[in-house]
Amino acid sequence: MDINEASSMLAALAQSTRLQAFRLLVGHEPGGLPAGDIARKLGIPQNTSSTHLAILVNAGLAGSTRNGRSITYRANLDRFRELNLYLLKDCCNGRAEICAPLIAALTPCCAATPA
Amino acid sequence: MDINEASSMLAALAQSTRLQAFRLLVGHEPGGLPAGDIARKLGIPQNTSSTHLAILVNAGLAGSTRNGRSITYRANLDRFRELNLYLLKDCCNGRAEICAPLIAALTPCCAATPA
DNA sequence: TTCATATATCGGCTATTCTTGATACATGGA
DNA sequence: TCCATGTATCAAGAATAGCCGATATATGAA
Repeated sequence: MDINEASSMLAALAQSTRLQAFRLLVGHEPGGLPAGDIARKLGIPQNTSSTHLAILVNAGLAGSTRNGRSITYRANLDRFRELNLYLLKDCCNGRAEICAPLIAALTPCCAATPA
Repeated sequence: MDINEASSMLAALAQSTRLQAFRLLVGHEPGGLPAGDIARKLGIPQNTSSTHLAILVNAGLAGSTRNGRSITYRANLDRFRELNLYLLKDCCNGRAEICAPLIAALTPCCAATPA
């Protein structure tokens, strides 16, 4: 993950319709959603939705597989996690006091396996 | 933090020069950096840098205080943490298995106070 | 093959963003 | 007050992004 990949992913998410689309996909993991359903749920024209989805895919934030006539989109959570790590790595390097509160805020809802 | 604030923050970071500037600021917490130093370190004209910094400030990702003739910029880490929480909240809601690996990857470098 | 359905791509338009030279504003020193 | 320094704003051109009607492509059914 270099700065250009990160920029591309951030740009893909830096548009409210696409961010909504991504959140929608995350919420439908691991099953995914057909392109048509996404456009309908977002209330936007089919081709606009298709363009946005292509941008998410191009940034590596989503993937698609054909299912008969429809094409199912899924969020790429690993890639999303990499982006978050990239963003957070900076403040962690030698300055744990900065990121610790984030982990603290995240832990209750994620409840990683208790030691 | 609503979707429009998040979009604005993501858009602010979705440009490699600004992302570099923000990383630079994060790396100089808590002291901050004068505007001139930022432009020099990034190797860009002073006015370009000023515009980018204004965008970071407008998105809430940075703040500035005057120090004599120069103006010192600082990263707003609380705000940055809120953005990350917003992005990660979705995958945590009822699906800890998605975010747990992120916490696991983050913990070693952040080393929150051990229980 | 023909038709219907699901999605992608094209074309052109508008709006926004990025960049930078020129210039204005603010501060400190003499 | 006058000048030097540090930073912000203006203006304008180039590039990019977003939108959507029209159309193309791909699949499945008859």
